[in-house]
Amino acid sequence: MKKTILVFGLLILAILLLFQFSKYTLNTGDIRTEFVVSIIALTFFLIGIYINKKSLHKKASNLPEIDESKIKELELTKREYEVLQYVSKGLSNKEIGEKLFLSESTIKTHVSNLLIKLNAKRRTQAIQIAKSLKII
Amino acid sequence: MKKTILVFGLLILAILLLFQFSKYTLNTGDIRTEFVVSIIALTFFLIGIYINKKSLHKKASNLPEIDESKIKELELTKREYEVLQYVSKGLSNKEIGEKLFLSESTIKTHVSNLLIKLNAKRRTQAIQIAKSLKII
DNA sequence: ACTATTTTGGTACTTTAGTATGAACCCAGG
DNA sequence: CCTGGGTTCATACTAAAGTACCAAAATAGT
Repeated sequence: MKKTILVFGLLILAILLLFQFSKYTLNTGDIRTEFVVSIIALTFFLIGIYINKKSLHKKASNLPEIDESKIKELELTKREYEVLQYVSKGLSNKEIGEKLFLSESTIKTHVSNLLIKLNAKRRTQAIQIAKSLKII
Repeated sequence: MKKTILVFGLLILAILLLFQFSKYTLNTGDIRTEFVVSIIALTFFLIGIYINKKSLHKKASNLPEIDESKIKELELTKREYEVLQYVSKGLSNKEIGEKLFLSESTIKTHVSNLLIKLNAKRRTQAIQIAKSLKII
């Protein structure tokens, strides 16, 4: 936010200076018209590229975003979602249990509930569904 | 390719016309300097945005691209890669067999070889690895 | 404090996944 | 022609995943 204001402030300042510069040089006539026009053109060309790059950069990073609302919609609990994340990383029930300091039985319970809520038959299908719902 | 040439051709033409326009109006003095400078600035500003959008659009669509070279590098055969794709969609060995009109045994063989080549212990891990390698 | 949900974990069972091994077939390249 | 890689399939086995059912803690909401 602060950065944006600073950038635009400098931009406006640059534009005003350019106006004055063009006015002065064109009136005195000591520099060729083409040269002045070229500088103006180049400056705004670069400004256009810069502005556009900033705005598109945000869109690009927005693409792999998780949809929190869908998680609540599916009524996934914290633990279930946590387990889902490990499942999607390719861990076995045993390995997940070790990571979370839980027994394999507990993980099985969570995965089972997970599959029902995601309407999946297998954990691989759960991964696919979760990804299409943008919750992982 | 043809489009690019056309666009740049028109661009150069526009620039030349603008040069002539600015020269003429500034010399005759019937239009104010600020106005001419503004038109030039705006034009190149828009050109900058346009060029940038085109080039960034390609990059954005390039992101979800499959890396054919990695598939050969891993020495995955056609069938194995085909099976891998179905695995990543969440199908069971039986279901994949039905899709490809093969027995479950055959799919098991392919999956086993797949896991070795991808250095994975489970099919879920294979999915994760394949995605990180951008081959699915 | 009481209740509903979550979290945890167990047993017993079925199903699916994965390994090991062997074998037959096809097909392109030397 | 024959050899190697790819494909297909089978059997027999082990391991992992998943289901069903139950039950005791822990936690959070009213």
